Amino acid sequence: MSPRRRDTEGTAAARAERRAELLATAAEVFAAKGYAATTVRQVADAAGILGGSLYYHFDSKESMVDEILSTFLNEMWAAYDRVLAAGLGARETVEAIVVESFRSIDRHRAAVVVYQNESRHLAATSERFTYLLESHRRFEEMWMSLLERGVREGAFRPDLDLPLVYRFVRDTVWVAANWYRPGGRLAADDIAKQYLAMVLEGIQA
Amino acid sequence: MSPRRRDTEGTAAARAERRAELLATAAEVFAAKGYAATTVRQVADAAGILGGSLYYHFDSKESMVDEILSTFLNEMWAAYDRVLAAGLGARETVEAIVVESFRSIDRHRAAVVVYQNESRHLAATSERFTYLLESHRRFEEMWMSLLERGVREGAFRPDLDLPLVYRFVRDTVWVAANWYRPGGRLAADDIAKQYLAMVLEGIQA
DNA sequence: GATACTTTCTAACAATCGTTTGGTAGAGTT
DNA sequence: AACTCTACCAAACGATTGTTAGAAAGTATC
Repeated sequence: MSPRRRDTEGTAAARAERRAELLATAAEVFAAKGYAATTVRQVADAAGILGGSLYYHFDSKESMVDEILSTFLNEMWAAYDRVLAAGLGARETVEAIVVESFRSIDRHRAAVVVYQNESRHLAATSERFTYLLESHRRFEEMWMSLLERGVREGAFRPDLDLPLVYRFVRDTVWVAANWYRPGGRLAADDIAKQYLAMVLEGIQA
Repeated sequence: MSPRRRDTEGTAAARAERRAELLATAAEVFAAKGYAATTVRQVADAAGILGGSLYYHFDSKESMVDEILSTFLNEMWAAYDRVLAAGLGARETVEAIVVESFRSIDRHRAAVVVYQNESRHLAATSERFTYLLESHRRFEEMWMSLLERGVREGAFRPDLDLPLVYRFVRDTVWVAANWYRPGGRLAADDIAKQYLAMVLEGIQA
């Protein structure tokens, strides 16, 4: 590892870190005001620099959301895949997936909000966001086969409409990102526990 | 009722009808592409007229969303108030509120989507949208007292975190607007029934 | 202390936005 | 047939948008 090599690595790492910083603040602003309603000058303001300076780090406003969303989705699916590969029963898998989802919200709150609010519009306006639809498709596939397996294993009620249950579970897990604040009254794992109690056992006495 | 009077009433009614038509198409476009990302020219296109022509009917783009959202909220709260005034038990009231919510989604799908996606941003940018926060407050008040009463009456489990249950129920009812299509496989009342079965009894066998 | 490189600023750009103005086609009234 | 009113069109407006180019400040290297 030559000095020269370490230099380029050092500056490359510093540059990546700065990118991550800027993306984090961009995600916060996008989540708070909406992607389309947010100007690059507002993002730059929040980061303490001027609008044009963002273009030293990023190609465009679009590539900022792109990186925000793809980073989040990659990490989330990595966690999901670990759970799915563990070979658990359907019910245990559902529990683990829900826990991982709330941990994802805990780590990427702003990105989740942006994903929820903007992914549909983004996928409709540009080819570069088709991976959002692909992720959506994987989501449906995962949940549907999980629910079907759960019914076969006798873990879930057989009298419910599964596509409806799927949408119900999928949506309710992620909307929590809209009110969740890290460091609040309840930790992510506590919320997951309560959420699972509601979905699995219901709220009636 | 003089002829003169009937004339003005006739043209006033025709004007109101045209407004309603335009607001319906505007709501669809806002729901599909997001309010901020939608241009008034796109709304006008969908209505078959030119951008500037919208300003014969409306003061501004802002007043269009305003009218879309306030119309929806007024009708929804009227339905809610009828239920709340019926003097039912907590569980029966919850069931009736959920049914009314899905009927609201059935009638005002686009408006509900806009309300869900944009109300937070709108309330933050202009004083005229403070009624959205007020509605939000009423929502929380209604659900929390309903849930507390349900626990006292022995209808709901006492071991759950009620603020969490509130957010859970509130969100899950409305997110359905994102995928629901009138005239689809399931009618609004069927969805309400299945939804109540999930929330009250849970999905486990 | 000169040099090279990184990061930000300054200042503008073309495009697009919501909105306004003045005109016009057409239906209804007299 | 002249007039009025309604609903729209045609064309532009200033402001703001995302984006770019070149200069300048800051930092590290020798």
